[in-house]
Amino acid sequence: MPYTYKYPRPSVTVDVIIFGLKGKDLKVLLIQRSNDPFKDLWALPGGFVDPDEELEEAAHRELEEETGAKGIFVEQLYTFGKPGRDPRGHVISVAYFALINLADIKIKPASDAKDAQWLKLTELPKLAFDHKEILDKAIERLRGKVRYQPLGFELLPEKFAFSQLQQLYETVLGVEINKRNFRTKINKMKILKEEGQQTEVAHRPAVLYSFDKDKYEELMKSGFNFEI
Amino acid sequence: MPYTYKYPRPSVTVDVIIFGLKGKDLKVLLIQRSNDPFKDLWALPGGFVDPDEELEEAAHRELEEETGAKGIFVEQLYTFGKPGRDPRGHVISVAYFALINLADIKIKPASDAKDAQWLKLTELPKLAFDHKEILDKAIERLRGKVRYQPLGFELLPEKFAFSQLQQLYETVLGVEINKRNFRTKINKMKILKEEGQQTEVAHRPAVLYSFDKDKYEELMKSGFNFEI
DNA sequence: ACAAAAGTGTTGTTCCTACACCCATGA
DNA sequence: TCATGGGTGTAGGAACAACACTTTTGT
Repeated sequence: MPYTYKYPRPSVTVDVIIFGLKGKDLKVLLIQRSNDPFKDLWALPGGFVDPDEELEEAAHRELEEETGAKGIFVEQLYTFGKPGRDPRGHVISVAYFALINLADIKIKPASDAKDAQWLKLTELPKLAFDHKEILDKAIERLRGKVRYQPLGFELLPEKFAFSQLQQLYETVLGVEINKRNFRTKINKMKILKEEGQQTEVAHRPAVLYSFDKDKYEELMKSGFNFEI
Repeated sequence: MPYTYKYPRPSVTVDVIIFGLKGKDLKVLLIQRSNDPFKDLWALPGGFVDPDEELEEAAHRELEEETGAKGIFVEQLYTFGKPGRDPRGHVISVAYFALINLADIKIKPASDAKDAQWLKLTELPKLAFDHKEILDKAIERLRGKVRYQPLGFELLPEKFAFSQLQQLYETVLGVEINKRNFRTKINKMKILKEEGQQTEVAHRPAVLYSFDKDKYEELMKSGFNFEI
């Protein structure tokens, strides 16, 4: 059943950059293509936008297909539409990036993807289409935003130690941070809730914290500025 | 001559939010619609993306149609695709925002627009479609970015006085800024070139400056951070 | 001389940075 | 008691904020 229009239309797809933190490594979920074009190369999860589907909904749909996870943080990244970016025709792709907590959530292997894997950002293979460019933009956006908005907590488990939070920023920003000054800065913001202590560790147990979203939003109303 | 596809496709349009600074007022270029839907309401300039046209190129095309100006700063803002945002069907709009210098450039009245006008952001009429939402997002982006990237200069004439620069930030951010501290901060960045003086003003003539883009890019390479 | 806007000196406070040190736990 | 990572004290300097003051022009 064909669809006919008076003027030509491009196809519209959604691609999702899914970031996860594993120890000291930032990883991204990629899928090895089983068909041409770009057969065997790695690509971002994505697909066509359904008729009358919201774009963000499409992003959530792709995310859930690949990871089984719901309620994940996603944010629109950028829309790519350069002619020739897809050899099959004029394809416009709205890219979203997602931040997922690999510790708490079980990632199911996707049903329809032959080979989906978490790959380190520092050890990336060749990517299909313009997906390298898209991924680079996502990394740039993550680096830029993580300092001014409390995005980082999305990558951490519900309860985390100060050192984990610091490690996260060091990984994402690619810099070393002074422990003392980092704690002082975060503490002054008063956006963390104490959540008990670590147990069974071979050193002084760390106090665990969670991000206090209500308090953060309260502070935002009165001109507070998150900044690392 | 109809175009036929195997699966349904949304239409893709580009809308442009064109900001200009006039004295102490931030203005936006809007067009009064002459046809349904939303006849007589004001709307952002925009139109369909041509086959195999780059998105940013489409934005520049719309911008030039309405203002006659070339080489203007544009940046992709966000892509809007909520079902129902256009009563005529599934229309996905990629929004761009542009910053234009109203002092230097002659804005020609658009040929195809019945009524294009620069309207103050503080005195906006009802807008067509979801254009209010799009405009709000553009303002938010402008406010957020102007502090961390040297966007503001795009709104000023080539040569400007310190007080104009300060006025710009006061207008965009909606705050008062201390003259002394503002000067000190900007001067420390060393990103301005002296360009002579005002003449024929009934007070001490201000030194004129231009934004030194080369120097700025030089500084950026060595970890410099623009911040107001 | 006066109005008007340009431009400067200075001071108290807050924040940033760097470095050294102490603490609690399991092995 | 030792290794390991958690957590704190503090001091010097840079950046911020506030306010009063001087300078240069046209009328």
